[in-house]
Amino acid sequence: MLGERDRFLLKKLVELYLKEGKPVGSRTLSKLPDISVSPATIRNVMADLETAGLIQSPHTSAGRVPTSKGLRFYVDQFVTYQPLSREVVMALSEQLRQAGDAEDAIERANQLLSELTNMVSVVLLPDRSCEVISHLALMPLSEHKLLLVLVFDQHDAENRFVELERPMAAHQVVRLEQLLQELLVGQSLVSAHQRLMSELAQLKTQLNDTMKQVGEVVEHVLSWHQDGKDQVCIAGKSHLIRHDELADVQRLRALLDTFETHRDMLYLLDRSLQAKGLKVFIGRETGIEEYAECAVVTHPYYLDENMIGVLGVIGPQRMPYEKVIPLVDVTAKMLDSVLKKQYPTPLTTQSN
Amino acid sequence: MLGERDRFLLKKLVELYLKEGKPVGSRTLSKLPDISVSPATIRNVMADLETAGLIQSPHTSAGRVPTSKGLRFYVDQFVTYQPLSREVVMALSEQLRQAGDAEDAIERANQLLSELTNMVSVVLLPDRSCEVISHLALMPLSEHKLLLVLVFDQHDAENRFVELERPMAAHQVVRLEQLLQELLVGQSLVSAHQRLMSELAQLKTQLNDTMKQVGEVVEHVLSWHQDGKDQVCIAGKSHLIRHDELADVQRLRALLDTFETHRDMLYLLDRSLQAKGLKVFIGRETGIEEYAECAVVTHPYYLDENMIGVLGVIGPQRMPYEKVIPLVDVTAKMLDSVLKKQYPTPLTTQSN
DNA sequence: AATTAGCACTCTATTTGGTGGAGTGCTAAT
DNA sequence: ATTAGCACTCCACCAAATAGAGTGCTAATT
Repeated sequence: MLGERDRFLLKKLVELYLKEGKPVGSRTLSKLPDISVSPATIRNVMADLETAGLIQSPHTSAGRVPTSKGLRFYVDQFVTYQPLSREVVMALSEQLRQAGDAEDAIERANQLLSELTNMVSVVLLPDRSCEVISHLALMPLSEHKLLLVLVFDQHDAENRFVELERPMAAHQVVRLEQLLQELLVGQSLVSAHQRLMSELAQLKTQLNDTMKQVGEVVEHVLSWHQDGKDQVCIAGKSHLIRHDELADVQRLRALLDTFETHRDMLYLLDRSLQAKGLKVFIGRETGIEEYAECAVVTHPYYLDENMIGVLGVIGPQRMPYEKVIPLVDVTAKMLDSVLKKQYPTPLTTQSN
Repeated sequence: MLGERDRFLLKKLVELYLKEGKPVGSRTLSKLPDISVSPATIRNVMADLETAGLIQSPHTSAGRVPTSKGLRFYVDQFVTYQPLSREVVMALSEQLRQAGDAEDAIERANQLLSELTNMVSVVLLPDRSCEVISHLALMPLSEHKLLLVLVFDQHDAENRFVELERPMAAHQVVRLEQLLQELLVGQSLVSAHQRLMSELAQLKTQLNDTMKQVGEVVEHVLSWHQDGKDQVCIAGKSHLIRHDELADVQRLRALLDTFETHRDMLYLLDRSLQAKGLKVFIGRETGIEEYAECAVVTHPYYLDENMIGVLGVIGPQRMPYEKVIPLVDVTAKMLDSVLKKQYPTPLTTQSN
């Protein structure tokens, strides 16, 4: 097992490596103010740490660099959750509070996180297709144009313009709105779509005139739903350039390409969704070959005790964990509170 | 003046340079299939082109590279607008047509342009604060929560949730909606804000009860308006990594930093707004020091004959102009047509 | 028994010097 | 006016040499 001193030296080595990005030698380490053993002793310890698989040297006469396993050890044992500076917290809170709706808040959190960490930030958006339509409105804009407003779970609203081939009178619009409200409110987007399809077939005989119009509306709602597929949102990709450890253009491209498909990212975020709190994936722990040189820090976020998504950052394995981990943690929790604060009256309260 | 042959050789030289990215020598040029003069002759011509400032050699024994001036000459005189492949046009059209509203369409165009050109794409969004509110609705979601829907010029709709401290009865909501409609419809966002402020002061005495609620609504509309500041939208930043000519990390960072502030970009896009059609800025023509190694291709876009914004791409000076120029051109024009098609009934038609 | 100084050794990063090739400008021949 | 020929320049590339950082091992020290 590792003695107290070994652990301490590992900690110092990792800290220095995270700061400087270069292999750390025994001499360099021995010169640190709070280390009072000789380089030779450190070398002995280092040899032990190396056989334990926690550090390794790139080549014979370089210093040591922590392995993924070493970083894991460091993160698990030594990272202290330093409180963030007041300014950062204030800025975060202010920015998030200005969000228009839930989705906006989540995207802002994503953007902010990427800026604060100088890394790529990513969010898994809540699955809109399962959210329930709580309100619906149909506004006539002109004779040939309507605006369909859908509100989901009272958190998010979306608009969809509806172009009409034939003009539609005001009373028809009102009737259509009522019909849609009856059919769709309380349904999820998926079931609403199905419901509308089947109902339309039945009603076909009745409303011959406006029917074609309804058909168009359906088509819009439908095509819209397909949009919702894209559940992953990535911000700050250009930050990657700044990291020297990813200087290899080949790898960098491969990394960027995985961002395009979203598949790998989804896989990873789904796994973080299992964990209840903050989670750190280092190197191959991500399970994605292209992320072998990277680390990912994630935290789920909640709405009224329901876990609805995940947010996190991805960067090089050599990232300032002491800063990133609290930032992800705080951002996720602040997002929770904003989502809750913005919508203090869930649907159930309405029936009081 | 430049003779016919000189011009032809310049054209060939630029084409080769754009393709290969390396200095072009007289021997290489002489071997091209449609060139039948000797290297020596070409050298003489090159000497002339060099004194004319159109080309230059990085050092004594390298080939020649076009200067910004040379590229300008090339773009002005030789770039032929090759029609785009049918697939590209179809893909563009389809993607744009799926847009939900005008802003969505513009952002899609931006995204598409960056993907098609493999460069950074940028749009100047229409100034929302000058657009006129054409419709307004206030939907009650629960006792404590309303949804304010604003429609601008029939092109764009935005939602804003309004939290209420005290519950509000349905009839009050209806009354408030009418009041807001009377006050705000037909106003721009800026004037609407002012109007509301002054009117509220006058009405203060009357509606004591709901007044506080109205105050909150105002606050929301106001804070929203501040959001609209961000008129520039940049896509595809990560494409920059792929260009070898911008390999210098220092410069690349400087470039990325200018994207953050938006100031320089705004200046440039404002200038393109002056020009009626497609515009190419090469190197220092941009007027921005950080863009000295870059070129920018822009085209304004229109809505019903009104120029409302600009879109364009920015990349290294050595970019495939024959592809990029048509792409920017077509994207801008297709955006025009989509914006027009989506909203075929301008406000004036309504009064018929 | 643990720690440390000393030393031979290894490997890398950097410098230096040399060589081949690509390209040029000039001059003289066509 | 064009072209062949030639001397010249400069860079890209390679090899050898060098300095330095760091190691592991052994023997001395505490």
